[in-house]
Amino acid sequence: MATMAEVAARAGVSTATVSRVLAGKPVRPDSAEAVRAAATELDYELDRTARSLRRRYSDLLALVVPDVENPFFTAVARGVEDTARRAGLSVVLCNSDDDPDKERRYLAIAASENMAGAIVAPAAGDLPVGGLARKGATVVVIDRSVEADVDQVGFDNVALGREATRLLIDRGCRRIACISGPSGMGTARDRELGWRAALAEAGLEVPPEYLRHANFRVDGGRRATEGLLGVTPWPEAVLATNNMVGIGALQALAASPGDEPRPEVAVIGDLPYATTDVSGLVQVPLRPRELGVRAAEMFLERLGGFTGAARRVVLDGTTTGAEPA
Amino acid sequence: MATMAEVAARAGVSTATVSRVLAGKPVRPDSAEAVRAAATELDYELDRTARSLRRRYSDLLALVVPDVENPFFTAVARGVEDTARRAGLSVVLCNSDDDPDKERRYLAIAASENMAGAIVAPAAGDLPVGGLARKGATVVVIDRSVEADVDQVGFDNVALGREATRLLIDRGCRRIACISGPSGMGTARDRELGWRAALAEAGLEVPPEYLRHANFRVDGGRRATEGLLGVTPWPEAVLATNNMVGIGALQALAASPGDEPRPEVAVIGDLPYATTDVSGLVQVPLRPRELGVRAAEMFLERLGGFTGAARRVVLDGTTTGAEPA
DNA sequence: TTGAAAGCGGTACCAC
DNA sequence: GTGGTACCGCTTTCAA
Repeated sequence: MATMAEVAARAGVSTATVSRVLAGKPVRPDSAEAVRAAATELDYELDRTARSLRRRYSDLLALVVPDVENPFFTAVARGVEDTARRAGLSVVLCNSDDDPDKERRYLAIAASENMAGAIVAPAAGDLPVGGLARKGATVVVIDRSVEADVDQVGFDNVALGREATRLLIDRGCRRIACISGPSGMGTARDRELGWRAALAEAGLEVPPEYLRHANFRVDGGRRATEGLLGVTPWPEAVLATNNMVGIGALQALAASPGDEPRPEVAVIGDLPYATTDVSGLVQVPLRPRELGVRAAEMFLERLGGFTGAARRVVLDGTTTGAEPA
Repeated sequence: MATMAEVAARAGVSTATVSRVLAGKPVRPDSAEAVRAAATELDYELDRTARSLRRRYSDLLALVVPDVENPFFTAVARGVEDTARRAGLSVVLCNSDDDPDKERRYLAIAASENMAGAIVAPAAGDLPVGGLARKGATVVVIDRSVEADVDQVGFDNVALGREATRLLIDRGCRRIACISGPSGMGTARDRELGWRAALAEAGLEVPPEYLRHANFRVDGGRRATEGLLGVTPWPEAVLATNNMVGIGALQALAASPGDEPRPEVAVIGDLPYATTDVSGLVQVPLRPRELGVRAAEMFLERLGGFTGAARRVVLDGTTTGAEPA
């Protein structure tokens, strides 16, 4: 690989000038032309490693998600990527597996690689952004919220849970079960609170066995649903508090024998890969791509110099905290 | 952030010694201890940018896939990631969107970032690995094959198409349609060839309208299936040549009105997010995770110094070319 | 075993 | 507008 010095020599200018040309800074047209020609002839390719070392940051943005296999997060990734690309940033997608250690490792790497920053859907409540913070890198938290003083974008999960439950009630369901997520996961807890609230508002009561905690994956939803089918009286409806759990619930129902009336299913989230017509389901879609876009925009604003207080954006809802400059 | 020089000063040694300690090279125990202590106290974190500049390669591996939203490729990513991590490599997941330009861009970045190399599911027939090759970086091609002289891992797509079709024939289907991929995509063409071969072997003939070309996404499969439902006589079975197309086909059938006998569906690939019981479908599973694992292993072998001829590995099948050292 | 020092390939400041 | 050059933080000879 040719180096900048070689390009400079060939073009009869200094490396400083080459650097300027590449950066689009003012340079006499003829030397700019000479540089470009030399670069082409030599097949020159800038070494980003050297650049990041000197500049103290690279054009890489780490996106850390708890599960790359969840279509929700791949859709988020699309949104982030499309937005970041326009600003010349490339996205490094990292899978934390909901494991705080892995998450910490990836964030440490992001810091160590001098990445521009990270967009993180945190695995645990506390976010180990120490390294990034020390380097002054940008951090945006998505989906789940944290205490830390950083920009955050997410949903109003209580409202989501309440809305889904209300829709079920509107359909005439009264015995409504809820499959929540792991205890300790804020989004799950909030959606569950919304469910409780909607039940309370409608004056409905349900047995405690109607609340199940599942991991937020397909198998969790399946097992929880199987469990619910064993409860007497059967629930008339099941609220799946995320997409994967919803898939599991539908699979469990599809596999369960008999012609008894089956519970209705409501899903918070989208089912892009459903193999049935899901238009009959109660669904509360989430727009994950928009989540990614919004997060990336906030990220870019920070990169562009915005220094206001940490913002909390609730998608399809209110924004609290400082507005973008 | 503390630098290595600061750690060295605090430990009363030179940066060379600090570097050695961090690399696990032989150093007197007491100075090693001093270095570790100083590093901890200062919260020292190695700067990988500087390291890669000096070493001429980083611990990053680019995985370039045509569609991150396809569960097939996220499963591949899992396999790659799990395997690479054990060797201390982090995986940068890049979405080429089946666009050769994007692909080229990502590969150029990988080269420019001095990444260890790339594992690529190529968008087009020719693979623009120029930069990586020049730098001596490792390249492994997966899923689709290319002319280039690089390690490759994939499936025997003709066999897959043939097997799926045979299974349909065994079920008594005779009029079997095929939804293939974009013309020009080798994997699609081969699976389609397998379909033809199986039909021929069984002495079956089908009208030309039974072959459809779709993009390899859900909407493509849906539209193609809708088209097939308009053909007289209706096909008794539809072979979906990839997972997304299979989902689309199932969606189209689920949405189509009427009680007419519906075509059977065979799918090459897996349907992890199906919302129905798919055990009744004809399925030819693909083990994408294994594909990723195998590719990463080959990658690591090269990194470890293996210099034999380019290998072509066919999963669940034969291996041609040199064996790993 | 260890330290001094020369880079790796850019960027950016400073003087012209 | 341009060139000289110090420097980013680490790795790796080379000598001691």
